[in-house]
Amino acid sequence: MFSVFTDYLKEKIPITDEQLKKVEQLFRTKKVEKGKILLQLGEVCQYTYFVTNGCLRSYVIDDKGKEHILQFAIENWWISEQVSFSNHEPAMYFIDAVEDTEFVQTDEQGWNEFHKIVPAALEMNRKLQMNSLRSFQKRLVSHLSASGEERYLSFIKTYPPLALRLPQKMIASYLGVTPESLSRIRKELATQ
Amino acid sequence: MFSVFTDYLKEKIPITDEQLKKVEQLFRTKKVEKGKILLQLGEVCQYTYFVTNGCLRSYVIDDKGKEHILQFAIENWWISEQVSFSNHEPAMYFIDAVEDTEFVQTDEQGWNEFHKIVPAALEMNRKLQMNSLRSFQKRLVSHLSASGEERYLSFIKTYPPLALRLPQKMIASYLGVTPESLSRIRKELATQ
DNA sequence: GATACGCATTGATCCATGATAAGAAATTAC
DNA sequence: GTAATTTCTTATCATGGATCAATGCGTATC
Repeated sequence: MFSVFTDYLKEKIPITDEQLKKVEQLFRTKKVEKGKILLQLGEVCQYTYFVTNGCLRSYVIDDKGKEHILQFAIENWWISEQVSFSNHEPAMYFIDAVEDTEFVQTDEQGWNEFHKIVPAALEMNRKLQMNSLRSFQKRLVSHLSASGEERYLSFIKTYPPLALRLPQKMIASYLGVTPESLSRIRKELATQ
Repeated sequence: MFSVFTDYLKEKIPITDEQLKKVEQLFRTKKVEKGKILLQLGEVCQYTYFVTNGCLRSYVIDDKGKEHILQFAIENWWISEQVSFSNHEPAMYFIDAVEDTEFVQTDEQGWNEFHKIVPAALEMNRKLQMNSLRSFQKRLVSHLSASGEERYLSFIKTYPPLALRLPQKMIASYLGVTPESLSRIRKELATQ
């Protein structure tokens, strides 16, 4: 599955075979079972993950014990607790495996090496950060302005692959509605 | 009011008088009246703003014509449409003046010069970006897990200066409740 | 194949918040 | 200082979504 990663890099940044070879040294392949927790709340996040197969997610647990999902990451997506990783401070959320998952990971030193070997990676990183910021902004706005049904429609339109493979209760958690509500929303939409 | 900015810099990063003198050249002082729009939806955001007096905000207008506030910036706060600024793409939101406001601004070239003159500014920038990301994440989570009342309490606790000087309808817009609801929430809290 | 567990559905009920409208209070403009 | 706007409050009613509870369905376990 490592090729998923190298293919990704080749697509995203100009990179020579020689550079690629060096970069490969910096990333470690890992395989985890569904349910495996990669980052605990309060730990300092040491790694950035790139999923090559399967699905990871980040989530919080609120005072009332409820889970709220912040991000999903399927094949070709990055996931991390960026602020914890970058500031070396305790993580605000968990990261775990929604499915059996294969991914590559690197730590801060790896990232820095990566940037040294391929300067264009800095630019890629910048873009990834902006994407992440934008996506949180958009999600916030959707909560300020749209109903559960509208958010669901927008979700399946934006992430068809996720809509297909994720259990509904996880989609509900991501959307900020109860599983019961999502079930009703879907029923409504189906009968129209 | 320029001294507000230079004082900020001196506090945040190690900087010599000489460096400061050069950096000052890169930032332009501006003064705008309440209501003045600094960034229009769809424009590419050219500047990053640092407020020295007054208050700016960023906001979106949804399909139904309602405003939703993303950020406020009072004295010593930065504000910009970071994604538009960084990616040179059309802005997703507006920026305008909530009060008569004085600020300093710089464009991308200015930022780059700034980083060249004071390398520590890069680190400051990184931190600012992480703060911004974290704040959007926290706000999203608050919408996933908390009631209007809880969000209000958290707001006045986190930003007392904002709670004091902003019109309630703006706080309501930021919190994602109607002004009527916020009025009720406040009444409830007062009688307890 | 029987059992059990997690997930999705459905129904009944409740509640926080939205929508609307109208009046009070405060601010701004002339 | 008065009129005109804007903001805030209050009241009533409507509703989306939460909660609670029960049932069905599918799939993993032994």
